[in-house]
Amino acid sequence: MSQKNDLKSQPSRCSCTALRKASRRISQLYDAALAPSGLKTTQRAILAQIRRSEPTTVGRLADALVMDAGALAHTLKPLDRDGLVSIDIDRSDRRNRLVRLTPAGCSRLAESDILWENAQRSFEVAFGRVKSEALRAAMRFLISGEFARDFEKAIASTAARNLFSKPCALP
Amino acid sequence: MSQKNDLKSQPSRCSCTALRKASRRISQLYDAALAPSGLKTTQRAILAQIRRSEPTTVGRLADALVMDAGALAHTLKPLDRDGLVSIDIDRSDRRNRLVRLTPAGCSRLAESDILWENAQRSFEVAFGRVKSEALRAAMRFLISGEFARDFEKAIASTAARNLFSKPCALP
DNA sequence: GGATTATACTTGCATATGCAGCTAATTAGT
DNA sequence: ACTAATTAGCTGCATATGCAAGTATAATCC
Repeated sequence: MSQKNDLKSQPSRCSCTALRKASRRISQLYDAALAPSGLKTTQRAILAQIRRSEPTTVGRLADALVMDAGALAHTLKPLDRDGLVSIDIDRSDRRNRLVRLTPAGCSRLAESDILWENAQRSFEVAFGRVKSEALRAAMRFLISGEFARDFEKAIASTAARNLFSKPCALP
Repeated sequence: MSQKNDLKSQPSRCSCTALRKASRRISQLYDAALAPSGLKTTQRAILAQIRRSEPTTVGRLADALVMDAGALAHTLKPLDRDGLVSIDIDRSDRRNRLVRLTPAGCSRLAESDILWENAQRSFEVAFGRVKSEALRAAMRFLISGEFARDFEKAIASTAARNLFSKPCALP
């Protein structure tokens, strides 16, 4: 057996890739659980966030969902087309769009609530209640500004040492 | 202050949504770090997995990356177009495709290695070395068959109690 | 040995997501 | 009041992803 082979069989150690893999898998499981409602996890997440902050704007929604505003604009289209959300110009500041659940969106979301609770409870059964809460806390930290700042700071300090990135403007 | 408002301001408690949000944010951070190499995290993940298992097939690659084989076929196209990977029919079983890194793909990946290491190290600085390892272990468990089985079992036992899903065939 | 079944992929269609460039609308500066 | 800078969104383009249907190849089973 070659040493080469040993090295090659090592699994990925990338934190980002690990998160993405888990995200894909768990999304599949939740999507399957939500299927009877006709909503996918992504769509339910948006509708649920609107319900929590209604009426809200595209920008605030994007922040809350940790996604790009442009991306959200795209993702809102199917929901708008299907009559689950309404998007209207804010008269007090015509730059804003007021996003709301329509009655149909509200009831569709309500239908999905029970299915979501089943999925969520199943997650906690399979992963452990305490560990689940710890996981969500960890995710909250990862999306916090504090983490992003610390990460960027660490990146920058390395970049200064290496010769990559933009040439340093300081003496 | 209304009770309604208190309820509405509660943040999402969905484990899946939490994972997706973190996945988006961390991907952005890693993507920015990898930008000089011209690779995104998703692409680097694929190339790195090929390097670890070369030569491999679409199916095995999809399994390792926890993604749908069809999705992977799509995602491989830009990499193939850009000459970073080669996809050839396996002569011993013409159903298979042998996926390999081209010399260009190999060196591009090697270039990105240093950038990835910076990002990865920065992640561990910002999140903590021990916690980072624990996080990856948690992700490994979430994508394991054991978790999926337990999750499905819990879903099924609830479905039986509720009147949703297919009608129960048992007395 | 030919029909049946199982595998391994590919494709088409739809949503998800990010980024950069563009427009509209408001605010700040003078 | 007019212009500059800012803010909020949208659109086009590209990749990411999943699922279902279709195709090709192998393996099985009379």
